[in-house]
Amino acid sequence: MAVTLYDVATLAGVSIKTVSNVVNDYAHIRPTTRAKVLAAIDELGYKPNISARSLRLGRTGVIGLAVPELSLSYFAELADAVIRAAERHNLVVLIEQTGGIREREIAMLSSSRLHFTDGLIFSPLGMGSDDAALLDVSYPLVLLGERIFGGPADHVTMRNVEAARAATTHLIGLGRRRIAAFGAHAGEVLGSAALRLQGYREALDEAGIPFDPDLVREAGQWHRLDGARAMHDLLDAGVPFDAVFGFNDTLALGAVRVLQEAGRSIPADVAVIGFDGLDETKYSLPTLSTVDPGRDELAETAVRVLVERIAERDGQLPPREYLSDFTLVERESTAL
Amino acid sequence: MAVTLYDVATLAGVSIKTVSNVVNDYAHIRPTTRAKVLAAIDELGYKPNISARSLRLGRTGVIGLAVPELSLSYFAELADAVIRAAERHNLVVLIEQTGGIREREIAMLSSSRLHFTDGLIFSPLGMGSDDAALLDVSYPLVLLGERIFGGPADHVTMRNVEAARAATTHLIGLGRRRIAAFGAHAGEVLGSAALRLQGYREALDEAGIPFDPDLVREAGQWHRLDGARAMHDLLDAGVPFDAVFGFNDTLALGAVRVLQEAGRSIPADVAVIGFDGLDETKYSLPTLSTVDPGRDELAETAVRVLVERIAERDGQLPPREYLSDFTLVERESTAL
DNA sequence: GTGAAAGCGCTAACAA
DNA sequence: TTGTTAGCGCTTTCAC
Repeated sequence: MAVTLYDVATLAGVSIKTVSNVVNDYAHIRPTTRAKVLAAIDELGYKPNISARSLRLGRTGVIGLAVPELSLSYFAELADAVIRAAERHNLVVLIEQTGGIREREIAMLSSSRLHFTDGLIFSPLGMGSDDAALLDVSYPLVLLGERIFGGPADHVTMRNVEAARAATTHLIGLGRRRIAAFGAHAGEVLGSAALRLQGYREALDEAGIPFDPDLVREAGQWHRLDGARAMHDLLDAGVPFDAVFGFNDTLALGAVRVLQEAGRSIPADVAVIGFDGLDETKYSLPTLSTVDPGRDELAETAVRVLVERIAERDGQLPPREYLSDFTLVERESTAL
Repeated sequence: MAVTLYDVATLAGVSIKTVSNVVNDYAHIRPTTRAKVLAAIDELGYKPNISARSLRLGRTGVIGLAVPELSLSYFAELADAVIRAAERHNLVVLIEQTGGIREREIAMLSSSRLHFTDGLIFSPLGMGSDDAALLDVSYPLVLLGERIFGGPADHVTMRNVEAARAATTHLIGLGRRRIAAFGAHAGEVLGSAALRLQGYREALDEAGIPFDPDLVREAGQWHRLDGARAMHDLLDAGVPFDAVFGFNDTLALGAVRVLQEAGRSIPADVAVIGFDGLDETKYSLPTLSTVDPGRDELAETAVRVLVERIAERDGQLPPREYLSDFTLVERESTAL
């Protein structure tokens, strides 16, 4: 099965070095030689053995991507974007799922399953700031989407606070004053939930609207079911409200479903906005306003930063943080 | 950076063969020797170099998965299932996206990007029966989800015809007689669209309901937008109908949205059923009845078959076909 | 039960 | 411009 450089070299009547040069587009080769070699490659159906090349080069051209679950739309769309970005850099992507479970995330960081990738893009969910030390790994690592301050790795993340403030301000601009926030995590300080909550509060403060803790609903998982549950709780509690800010789109869509069942009209009775810019928000009924965190830019930046880290020979540049721009997308769920 | 077998061997005072034996769980090693070696491995933080091992073994422990797009929920959930199944076999998964575009699919089959995977699980969309010859590749290949008869590769697919028949029969059981079918592909003979249409017709025949071509609507892409568009067309055409069978869930959900906008009640006026068993169907309003094609079983089978093909040394077993079982999931959209 | 040594296919000094 | 050759780190016969 194995057609090697030697076979090609023999057939073409040159040395393996020459074949290698042709394969790797080395500059100084006589056109006739190149043609001969290419013909031989074609005839034999030669394909370079990547393992051998990797062994020699110390690089594989494969990067890892670790996300909680591909069946969550956000991460599926993120993976999509990362794969496209990697393609532009001639890299392929190996995907691992952590389930968002802290223990699995930690295990993955030192697992040998990813050990032959050149680097890792990691979207942690279960790990917290206390685990920052565990991110000090010996291979290139870029954190995506979460912000663990003081960690030893590069971060590529979004303007959570500003974007959440913009979303809330948008609702306030509609004349809403009783804005519920779905998806808070009690006690969290630095995760997306905390940052989005902070943005929400800043917007309220700015508008001089008092903060009402009854309007803030926790949701550990940010799945659709959690949004539905939070809305049930809110309705049951009898807390008056005229708008909902879901800390992600899925929560918001879960809330929308329950609102509709309860006979509340969207946006007339309750305006709803989500966060993430999921494709699905374009097609829901009503279409869902959301904050698009610039997923493609995020992915492209993550890959680029990782490539830089891979290229840099153990140069200990301090970890950097990158922020992508966001866009407020206004749709039916917040139409005037 | 590189801690090698030699380093470990030196520290442990043994030969590299012994270290290799320990790493690979070779049977006959004196416990004291093993302990010494393990201690050395631990102290040095030794990790086997996968490239070297692959070069030696001719296998990498990586399989490829090629799907149209991860941002389509069906393929995201499929990828999820494949990754889990691969994990059980100690394999990691490298994912490529083809966009469902025939040319890209064909290019991928001979691309060197996947050339260091041990095998490929391929979910084609753009390629047709005419391209079957192109599937005769020199590496282990398993086709997933599409059925290209007479092709030279193993297939793992679902009972499209039977499942579509069951879905349609379910609607008929509700007393519906004017059942629209969404997602047909004109001229197709062997793809999912053709098979599901066949199941639909068989169910009608069985029930003695005449087939009305006006009720069959084409949709090239099976996205939500296509389902919405098909429903708009159907309504505009003024064709009476009391049920819809979407050839996938996304089409059905797109149709649901338009029906709701048009003020038709589901399921009272129009019963709707989809196909794929997407997670999302549990949370839509109304929840969507669907056919669950046994995704986990499909994925597990695909990985198992691929593993068998990889293990088999160029033994030319004839290509086989595997079918997974399906389940009819009854939800609000077809409740009596 | 353990060691010595060959070689998997490739790239890159170094030579010519 | 092209050829020779030494490894990259590992597994695996074959001795001992």
